[in-house]
Amino acid sequence: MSKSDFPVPGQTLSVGEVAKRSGVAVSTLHFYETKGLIHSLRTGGNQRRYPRGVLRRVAVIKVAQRTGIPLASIQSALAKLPQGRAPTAEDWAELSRVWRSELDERIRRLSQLRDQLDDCIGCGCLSLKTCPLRNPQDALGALGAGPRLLEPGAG
Amino acid sequence: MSKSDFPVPGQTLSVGEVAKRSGVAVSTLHFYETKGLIHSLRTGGNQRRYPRGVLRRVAVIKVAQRTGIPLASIQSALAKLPQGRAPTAEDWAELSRVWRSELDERIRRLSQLRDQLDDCIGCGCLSLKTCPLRNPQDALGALGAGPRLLEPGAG
DNA sequence: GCTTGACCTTAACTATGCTTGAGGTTTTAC
DNA sequence: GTAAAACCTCAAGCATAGTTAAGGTCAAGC
Repeated sequence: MSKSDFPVPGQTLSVGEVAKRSGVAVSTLHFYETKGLIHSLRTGGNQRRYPRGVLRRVAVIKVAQRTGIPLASIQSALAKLPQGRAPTAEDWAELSRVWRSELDERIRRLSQLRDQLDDCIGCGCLSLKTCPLRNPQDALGALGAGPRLLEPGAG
Repeated sequence: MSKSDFPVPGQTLSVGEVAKRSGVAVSTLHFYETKGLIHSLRTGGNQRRYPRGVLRRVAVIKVAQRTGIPLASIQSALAKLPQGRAPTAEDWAELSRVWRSELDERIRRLSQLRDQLDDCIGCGCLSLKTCPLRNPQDALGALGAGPRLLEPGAG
């Protein structure tokens, strides 16, 4: 018995194979693993072997990222998938529904910002006290682009 | 003549005053200055004094940031404002127009992503080769959220 | 049986957008 | 005229999302 056939070869993927098929770099897969986004088995020689399901998982991660969701949130969402069995189409659809509504919210806020920017183009009022863009408290809130974009209580 | 009245007091603002009025931290103003987003005069004692226009400038920076534009881009946009005179309302409106169209583009891409996510909710197909979300080459492109979200030529 | 390519780990580096701390100076207020 | 508040610079630190490099091991082809 060779050392390496513990995680059944042919049914599992090496990190290089996953990288090629999923389009993400090997280093990224390592990184995702340290963040708990994906998991692997190891061969006797300590090499990673992934179940095929990892491809869908990586695909889902990339889609979620494109919607603007940070990796940490993606991780906790994925952690809520049923343990012990491979996720079903409905499991993924459920996740998609949650993310879809977050995406909706992002789009809503950006559209609001756009409309107000429209109003301001005419008047150049960008720094006047009355300009809605200057007073983001009303309905806009932070857009989550970075650590604390705007002071909550800056009077 | 005291050392400090070189940049006319009452007509200029200290960094603390700008912080209070604009709602951004003093450290942030320092940071913006190192990045060339704002500029200051110095008193004889080496303290910053800002022309009042800095308030509008900071306001504009914050608005631009909320639309998702990185500071470096904001800097180069601001650098194109006419030198030698204070920017007019039309100058700011011109900037707003440019940013408005970038914001438009962002919204367009996110909406497209949302629609496709809708399609996928029904089928749970997120990792199938035929799923549009898996093949972002078509019309979606990178969303600029981070360094290289997707491999351009990953076959 | 040995060379080469793929893999391993750990640490450090990139970029963005700031904040925090240390150690020292200036201004302001009394 | 002195104490406190505000300011200064420079360096390091934090968070996010990775990449790159160094130094070594594993596996596969010939």
